Amino acid sequence: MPGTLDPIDRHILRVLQRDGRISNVDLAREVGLSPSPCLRRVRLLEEAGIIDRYVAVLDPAKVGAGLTVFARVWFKTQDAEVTLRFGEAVRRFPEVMECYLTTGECDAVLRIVTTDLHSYWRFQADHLTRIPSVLSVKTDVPMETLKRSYELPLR
Amino acid sequence: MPGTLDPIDRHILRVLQRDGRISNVDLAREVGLSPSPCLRRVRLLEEAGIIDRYVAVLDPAKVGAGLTVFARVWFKTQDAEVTLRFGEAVRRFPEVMECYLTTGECDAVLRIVTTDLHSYWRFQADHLTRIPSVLSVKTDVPMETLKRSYELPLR
DNA sequence: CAAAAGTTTGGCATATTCTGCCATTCAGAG
DNA sequence: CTCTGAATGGCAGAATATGCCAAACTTTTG
Repeated sequence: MPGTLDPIDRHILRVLQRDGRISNVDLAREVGLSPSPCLRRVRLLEEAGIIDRYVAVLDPAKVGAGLTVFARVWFKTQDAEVTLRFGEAVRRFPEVMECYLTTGECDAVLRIVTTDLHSYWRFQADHLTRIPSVLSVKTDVPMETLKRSYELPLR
Repeated sequence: MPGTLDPIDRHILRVLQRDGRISNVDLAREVGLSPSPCLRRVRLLEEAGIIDRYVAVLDPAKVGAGLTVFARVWFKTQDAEVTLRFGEAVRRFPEVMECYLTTGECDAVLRIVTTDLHSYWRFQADHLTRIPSVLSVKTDVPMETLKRSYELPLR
């Protein structure tokens, strides 16, 4: 029903991806509309689920979540039962920010956030490797962040 | 300066990580304060950089960014010059959402967002592998998303 | 080409929220 | 117990959001 996004919609989305708390008045000025139709478009984008939600982005280092690591996981078996239980387990761990099942070299990729290497090691030893489905884990530890973006590219 | 976060600050951060556009009146009610001191705390958290920014989270599938892939990159050499140029290059690509230098098996890990496998393949062939520093790339393609969170764990 | 239907826009009135100020309350030190 | 500093709650004015309606625009239809 909301066929495609016109240039104004994309402009709105671009702005809101950079500043999710901009006032509707300023947003309207920025995209070249008056406040009324601008707010209406935002509401439609929300109702269509194109805008999923608004969130505050915290500085990881300042809230004790300074270390991001990527873990690649191999399962003992690949049946539905195993992956289902694995999914339930990782959803319970707040340290696991993202988790994907892959078809490549390994079975799952996780992005995990902790305070430091020691607390990551504890998480891996005490929780991650104790999930019954898990055969082994390989960890890539970033030394430096070259880029971290929250803006999806809009064609 | 802002020694530590007290329980009310953490409560505020937890709520704002779930709903970055909640009105200050509702936020105050939720954390058990009146609007005035609540707004004051939020402003202090912003000024301290603990709240970095507010963003709208879009549904990737609905804006033509439905495929997330992880790419592991090996460099030809590991000197500072090479990594610097690599960083500049990836920052220019909007498809690259995150990029970290690693000390493990590979030299860099990237999270890349595109429309579909075909457009990813084109991105890798036309852009990623053409960065002079890049020796080789291995890609893990997720089949399914088990978890995607935007809330950092707050101890 | 013209007329009609539907959609989008802009402006206005009202309700809600934000913002800054001040007196009061609370916690801790002397 | 008293003093001091910080945090809180309430209030008034300013800014913003919200809903409604007429006008302008776009698209379809005759």
